[in-house]
Amino acid sequence: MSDTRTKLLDAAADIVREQGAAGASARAIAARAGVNQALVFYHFETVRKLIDAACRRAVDEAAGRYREQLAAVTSLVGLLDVGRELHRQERDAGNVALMAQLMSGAGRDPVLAEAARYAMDVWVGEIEPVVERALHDSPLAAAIDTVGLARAVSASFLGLELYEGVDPQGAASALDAVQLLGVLVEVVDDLGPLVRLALRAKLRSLRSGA
Amino acid sequence: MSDTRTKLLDAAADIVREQGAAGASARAIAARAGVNQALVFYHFETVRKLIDAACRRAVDEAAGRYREQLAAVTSLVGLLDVGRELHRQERDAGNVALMAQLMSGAGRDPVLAEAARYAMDVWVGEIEPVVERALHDSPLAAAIDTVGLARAVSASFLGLELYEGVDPQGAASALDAVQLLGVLVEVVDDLGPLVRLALRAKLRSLRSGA
DNA sequence: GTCTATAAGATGATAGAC
DNA sequence: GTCTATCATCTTATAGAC
Repeated sequence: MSDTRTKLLDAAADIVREQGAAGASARAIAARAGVNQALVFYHFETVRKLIDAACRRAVDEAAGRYREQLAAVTSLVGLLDVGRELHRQERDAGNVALMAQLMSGAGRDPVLAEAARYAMDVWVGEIEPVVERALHDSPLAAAIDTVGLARAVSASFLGLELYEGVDPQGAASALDAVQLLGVLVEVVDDLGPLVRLALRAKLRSLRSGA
Repeated sequence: MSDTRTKLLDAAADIVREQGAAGASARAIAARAGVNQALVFYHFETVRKLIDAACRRAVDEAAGRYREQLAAVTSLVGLLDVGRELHRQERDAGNVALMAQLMSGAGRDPVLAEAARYAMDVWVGEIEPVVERALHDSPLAAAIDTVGLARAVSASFLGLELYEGVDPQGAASALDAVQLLGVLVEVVDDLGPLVRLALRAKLRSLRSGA
């Protein structure tokens, strides 16, 4: 692969991370890459397509970096631990911010929307098997949709990342609260059949009540 | 208050909701308001200050619309019910999208960052007393930071809103999963002292283990 | 593949007539 | 308060020399 191509891909991802998709102009990206502005269009046709390609590559790389760690996780608390480590490292790397930028830019750009959907699918695809494994012997397994939970976890981390950009201390306290909820689920797991019965009764009463 | 001023405020909020902060140019806003472009600068000095004012007003109004409903909530499941109703209505009104746009634009604009922080503080201020009330008699009350939980709930809904813009069906299944977690917390509440003991033991073992 | 030059348009913001 | 006209600057994208 051409050197200029990869320089542009790297620079595009960096600019989106730091300035958002709105700030990622052909000139800004080319300047960062140290190449001529016209090469953006020679190699990628449009700015949008460059951003799309750069973000997909960044998401693939980031997901790959955590595949091993996630493969070793067997509990929800373990998942949240990796999530917190991931959050800390990728916040510095800017990769969660990059996803948030894709999502927020999706409204006015179908190419970004496609990239955003791809990014979310990649992460949900990584996390879902972990959730499945963590809840395998749990009394919750029958009640909960693991794909839905994986999506909720991914989306929540996305929201927390956005929040962190605005109020780092607030976001830290929010992460603590989420972690405690994970512990709670494990406690419920430990209590086993007792909870299964109570949960079933609760769900039944809620459904008939609503 | 001048008619033009309010027209511009309304138009600015609408454009941010529909096109994002990046698409909210002086010309676009003025066209939507049906007034001359130069009036943006006469009334608000800069485009940024107009967007800031418009978003703060929109957040205040949206929070006010749910104050009564939130005041009647006494459980976490009830909070999530209101949250889901709020999510459904404000998604159509675009007010959660507006917040997400503020957050994602915060990186490259300190004025937006201030507005974003204000928006988050407003919603956390509304939700925190509800969480406090919902957990008042709970075995979890001693362990959990209610402000942190309120922040986590707000940030998670923000992430879910972003996700919804990209994959509506995926977001719906994520919301279902979150709702089930709320039910779980209530089940734990019903089990009372038993859980309190188990939770304490778990937290102790986690702390000594780490 | 890479460069310069340039077209064609959008942007924030201002000056000055009314 | 509101308008027109305008500046300087930014944008995407292309044509054509090398």
